[in-house]
Amino acid sequence: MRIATWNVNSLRSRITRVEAFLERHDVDVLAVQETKAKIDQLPLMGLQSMGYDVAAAGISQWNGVAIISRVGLDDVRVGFPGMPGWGDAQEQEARAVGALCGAKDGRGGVRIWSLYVPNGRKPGDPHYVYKLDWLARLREAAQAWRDEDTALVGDWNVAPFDEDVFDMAQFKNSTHVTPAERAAFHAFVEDGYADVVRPFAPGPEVYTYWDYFRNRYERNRGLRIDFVLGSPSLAQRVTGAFIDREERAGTGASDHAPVVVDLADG
DNA sequence: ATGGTCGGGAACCGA
Repeated sequence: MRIATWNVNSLRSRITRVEAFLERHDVDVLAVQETKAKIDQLPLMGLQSMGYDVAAAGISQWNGVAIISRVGLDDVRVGFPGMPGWGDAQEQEARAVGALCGAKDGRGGVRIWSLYVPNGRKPGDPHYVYKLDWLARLREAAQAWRDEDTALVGDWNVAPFDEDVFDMAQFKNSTHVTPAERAAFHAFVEDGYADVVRPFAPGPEVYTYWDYFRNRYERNRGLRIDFVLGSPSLAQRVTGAFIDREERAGTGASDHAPVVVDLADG
C-alpha cells in the first residue's frame, strides 16, 4: 500500500494537481492539509470518479484536513480525546486550531491521522502556547495508538533539526525551530514513533516546504516540516519513501511538496 | 527590521 501526505494550500485551487499526483504515483491513501474549504465546498467529483472516498474535517479557513482513500475509510475520527476544543467546532474555528482526522483503510490495517499542527506565529504568542499544548495532548493520545499500525502524517510546523532549515540565522526568535517545539516533536520519537522517511531521504538540504517569496524553491531555500511518523509495527512495514520535490515546481504549485511512503502488506 | 507571494474572499489576514 502506498500512502502520502501533502499540505495542498487549498484543495479547491489544487484539485487538478492532486488528481494528477494520485495518478502519477499510484497513491492509495493521501492525507491532505490546509484544504481551506468547508466539506460541502470540496470538489470531489473527479476524485470519486477515480475511485476515491474522502473524509474531511473542515474547521477553519486555512487549517482543514482530509483523507482521500481508494482502499476504503473505516472508523473516521475528527480530533482526538484531549484535543483543545475537541467536540466544539465553534471553539475550534474561533481559536484557529490545528486539525486532525483519521481513518483506517478498508482492511482495517492502518490508521492514518492527517494532522495540521497549529502555526505558532511567534514564540510567546498565544498561538505558540496553544501549539505546544496541542502537541502535548496529541502525544498523550498517540501513546494509546502506539501498539497498532498508526501513521501520524502531515504538516508538523516544526523543523526538528538544524539541517531541516536552509539558514538557521534567519530563524532567530522564530517559530518552528525553538527548543520547546523540537522537544515536543522528539517526544513522539521517544515514545516509539519513527520518522520513516528520513532514512530514505537524508539531509542536508532536503526539504518539504519552500516559501513562495524570493524564489525560495528555485534556490532550494526550504524547511523540512512535513513528516510521516510510524508506530513500531507500521515502521517495520515501510519499504521505501520519497519527497516529490518536483511537484513544487512551476505555476500553480502548493508551497509544500508531497511525501510518499510504501508499506508492505500487514 | 522589512519585504517578498500566495489563497480566500472581497479588505486585508494568515501562511
